[in-house]
Amino acid sequence: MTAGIRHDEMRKRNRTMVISAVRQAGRASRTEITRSTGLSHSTISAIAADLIDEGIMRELRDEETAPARRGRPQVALSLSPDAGCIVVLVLIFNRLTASLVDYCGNKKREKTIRLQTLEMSRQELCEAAISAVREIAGGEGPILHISFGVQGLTDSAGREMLWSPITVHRNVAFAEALESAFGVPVSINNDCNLIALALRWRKPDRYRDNFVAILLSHGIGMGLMVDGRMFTGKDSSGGELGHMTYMPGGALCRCGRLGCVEAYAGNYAIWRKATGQSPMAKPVTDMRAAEMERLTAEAREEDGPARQAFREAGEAIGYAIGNLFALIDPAPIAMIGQGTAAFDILEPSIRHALAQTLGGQNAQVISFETEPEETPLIAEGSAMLALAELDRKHFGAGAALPA
Amino acid sequence: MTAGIRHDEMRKRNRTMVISAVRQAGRASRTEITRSTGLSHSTISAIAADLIDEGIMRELRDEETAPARRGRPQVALSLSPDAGCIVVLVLIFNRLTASLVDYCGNKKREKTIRLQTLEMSRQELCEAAISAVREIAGGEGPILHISFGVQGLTDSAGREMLWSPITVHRNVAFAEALESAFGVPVSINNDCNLIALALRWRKPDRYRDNFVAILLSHGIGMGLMVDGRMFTGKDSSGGELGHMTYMPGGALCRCGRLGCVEAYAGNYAIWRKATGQSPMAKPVTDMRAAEMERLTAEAREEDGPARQAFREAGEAIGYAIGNLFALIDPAPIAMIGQGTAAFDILEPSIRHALAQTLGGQNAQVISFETEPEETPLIAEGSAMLALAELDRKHFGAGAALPA
DNA sequence: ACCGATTTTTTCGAGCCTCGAAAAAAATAA
DNA sequence: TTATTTTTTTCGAGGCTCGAAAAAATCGGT
Repeated sequence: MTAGIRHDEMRKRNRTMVISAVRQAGRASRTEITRSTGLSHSTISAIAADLIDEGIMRELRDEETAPARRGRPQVALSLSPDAGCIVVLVLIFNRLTASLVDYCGNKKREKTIRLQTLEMSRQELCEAAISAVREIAGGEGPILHISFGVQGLTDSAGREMLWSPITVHRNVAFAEALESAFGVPVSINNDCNLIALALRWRKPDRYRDNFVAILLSHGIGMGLMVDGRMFTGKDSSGGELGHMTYMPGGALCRCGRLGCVEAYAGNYAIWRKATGQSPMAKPVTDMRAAEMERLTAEAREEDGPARQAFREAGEAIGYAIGNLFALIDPAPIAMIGQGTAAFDILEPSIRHALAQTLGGQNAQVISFETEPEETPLIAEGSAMLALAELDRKHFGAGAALPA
Repeated sequence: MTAGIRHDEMRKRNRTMVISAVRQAGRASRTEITRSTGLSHSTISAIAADLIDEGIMRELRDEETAPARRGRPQVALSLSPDAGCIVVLVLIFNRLTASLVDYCGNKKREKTIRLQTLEMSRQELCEAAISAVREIAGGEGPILHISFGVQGLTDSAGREMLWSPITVHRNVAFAEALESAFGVPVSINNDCNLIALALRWRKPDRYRDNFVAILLSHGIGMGLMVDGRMFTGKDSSGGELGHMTYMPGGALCRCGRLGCVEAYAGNYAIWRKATGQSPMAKPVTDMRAAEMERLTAEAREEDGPARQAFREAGEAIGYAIGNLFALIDPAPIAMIGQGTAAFDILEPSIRHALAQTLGGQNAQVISFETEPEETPLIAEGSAMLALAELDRKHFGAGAALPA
């Protein structure tokens, strides 16, 4: 069973509650925090005083957006941007982006470098990450966390990249390499899971406790929120929607198996089909966006092989979502990435396939939203995850500030 | 965000911790509880004294299984069987079982009645449940909870049976009917989820935080434990593995759709295929066990249509499990129900199909166990769920005992 | 300009809860 | 009978949250 609650833990948790209430609201008065946490005025007052003393929060007395009501005005509290910094890394095919983010979540600097991920050794990959951090963090105050988002499967403990399409190497231990280089906690996460976290942050009304983020790109990825928790596997980041089997014994997938959803709906699969190649033709490792745009235009124009390819892609995606919705219940869906440029062509066949499934019982009420840019979402999700971790572990515990 | 922790909640939670530590161990000394909860000796001593005062726990001084060690012997604590009773109902096709279970989880009485569920009205179903409870609980002390397990989809709040193969009616509000009849909290749950809970209880070494229970019967059901929590949908009991699509546009399923796993692996589907009928033939609503036994024997004997039918069933199940394991990570599997009688015939094709999927990456290490009897498991799971609920809500809160 | 009304925030004492240390209890070993 | 060992209880200390009351800060109206 779970462990009992000790006395000191109560304070820690309530501190964390206060911090995350303020983070969520951006700025909040003590009274508002009282409401959102359910704790008493006195408790909030005491905790807030501590947090301000420790430099974690601060009062925003000056910037008056006074609503000019009757009594004593509320004083807004916000997190101190300079309570600490985090570095966010995003590694995708041939590109590594590093950014420096303050404790409030503001991006202070960003830098992207191009590299040839497929040709790099395990060590070169780690070194690239290390030097990116060194460069972006140069001279800046204390870095408290490094949060790494990668395309591909990660382990559930957030230590390694188990498998990724961007490299031939397996089990690349980024976290260890970065931790021993900087002596700071590092976590590594799957891109789609981070996208989901970012969506939850950006649009909590729509994406709250139950929703699906699907990345349409060279491959097909998914981030899933179930009952307010990121859905991951026991060992890995899990949620490999793209590698569910759509057609047993069907088309050849990048992963080497047959009939995966991705082997019909990934960019390479659409291109393979549209250009009249065999479904068993070896998947290409990368494609330029321009080529997909050309195919999309072609599919919009006439009902030829290109449109047929997108139609098949939509069917595969629709069945995959339907199967997912047989396990959980239907939930809002966000379509992310370059592939959303063709979503108008995909949607009818997605909905058609979805309607054939149990999960599509109410196919018409399932709503899609699209967002073409995935990289900013990955970075945002990565930042919010790291900051939430700081809120809990670092500042929630009542650590004295270094400064 | 979640609410803060108030002071009184701490005690409640720790009381609950103590109760469930004792429930899990069956009997435990204060010292053992100290270890398993992580709380201090003094706290456990105080809480135990309260619980004994309130009649929830008791000391087992007499029954000495003294290990004859040196110092003061530990005194075992156990739950008081007579702290309260619960009634467990299990409703499956044409059969309703009611049992009376004491606070320790011992079954005191049980009664099964046969009925014609398909022909009964909504009200008749509710009345049958009510009179079953009345009969089994007659004269007995205070009933504190009624826990209802049903074949079919339930809502996630545990109030209604949303859909079930045993009746044509939808949204049968059993919980409300029983609550207004007895004035006691009622919860209603899906059979497969309860099976999973029972397995966790019976074999915590194998079935702990991540495992799958698959019911092979007229239809195909699943109970799923992920990360130590029952996996359910947002609105429904979810986890409808049997209605994931195995073959788009394929065989006709009982649910009216095409190509569901169940339309290949349910008893009716195996029988339909083995007897040479069209995959579009209307599924029969029930089959006698003897008929399935005959088919099984036939399939074991020769490689004819019967064996072919089981082979196809295995493929469908294998792909379904593979798709599930693409979302979570591979986990131990329990095969439950009458269909396990043919598991030796099914297993090779299950493993074959599984090996074609991402989730089957390590197909050989995935282990199956079988258990032919589902009804006792449903009842046990139902009882344990209700008792855990009592531990938390009723006795955890520090309620004074009626007696 | 001043006083009362109103709302927010802080202060203060009370009541719980958990903890560690020490004492008490209950058995065995010598 | 006495020392040893282990479990359980007791007791005082320290923390935490809470409610009530006080203090602070602003607005409305005269």
